[in-house]
Amino acid sequence: MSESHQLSDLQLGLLRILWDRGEATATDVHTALLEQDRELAPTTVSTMLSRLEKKGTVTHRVEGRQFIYRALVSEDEVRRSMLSRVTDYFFGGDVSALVSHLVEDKDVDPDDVARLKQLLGARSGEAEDDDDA
Amino acid sequence: MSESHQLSDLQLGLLRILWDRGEATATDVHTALLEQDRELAPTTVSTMLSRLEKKGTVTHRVEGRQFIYRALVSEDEVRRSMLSRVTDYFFGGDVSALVSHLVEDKDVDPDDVARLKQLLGARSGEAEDDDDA
DNA sequence: GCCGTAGTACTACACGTGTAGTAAGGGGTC
DNA sequence: GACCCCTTACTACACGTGTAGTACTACGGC
Repeated sequence: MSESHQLSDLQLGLLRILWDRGEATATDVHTALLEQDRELAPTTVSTMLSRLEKKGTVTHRVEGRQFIYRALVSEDEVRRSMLSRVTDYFFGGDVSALVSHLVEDKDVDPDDVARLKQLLGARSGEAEDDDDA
Repeated sequence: MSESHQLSDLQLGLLRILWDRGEATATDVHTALLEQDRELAPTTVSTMLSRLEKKGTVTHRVEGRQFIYRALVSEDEVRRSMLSRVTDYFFGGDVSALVSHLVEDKDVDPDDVARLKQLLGARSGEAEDDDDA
């Protein structure tokens, strides 16, 4: 079931909007993109949505004159698939290697480190794996 | 400097080979792909390498009859760029949110949790920012 | 010296993406 | 009732990717 969702930036942008709103008309999507400084012709947006529909990524129902679109893939699913891709390519599929990298690299400031320690505390609670060695 | 490297699976595959070997002839790359069950015609591989070169992703030098290719973007750079993409799209650019997600989600087994705690210990040591507030 | 082979260059083609114009139809305005 | 506008449908085009065939060329073998 976990197909690899190879999505472009624009496609992700469209999905983002649908995920956030649950449903949106083509016009809604167009407007939302404008607000993100993505200035596309309304017809462009419609074209992209149709294509995504053809691929089974979104669907629509009709209300009056308008098409109301809705994502068929969940954000979770796509996130998972994109993370897998990175994890597989760069960390041999080892998620904890990815996490290590992220933590070591920088990008995580001290506050976050604290938060994460707490989180890991909870996780290790699960199995009482409390190694303070 | 941090351009967004939007690379396809095959392109990443080619780069992976170049990264691992430092340099490789088109034939080497072709062979390596075969070993990964990626059965492409030699000409296909050459075409892809030329295209990557046109984009500035790889370069080559000539030795006798052969082109010896070498990546111009580092693995690090591409990894960073791909991670940013995921982080930006799904975690509002917040790396620690990504890490939290990875840790919470599953995929990280208890041993890893232990390892990571150690890692975080080191991190918080850095700035002696041991906020138990 | 000729020929095959290996390796690159050039060309081709289908498909997806990004982008948008034009056409067509239905609804509201005056 | 005529007209305009909004929204979708269809069409188009450039460019990148995946894929590979054909053409050219230089080296090595005999």
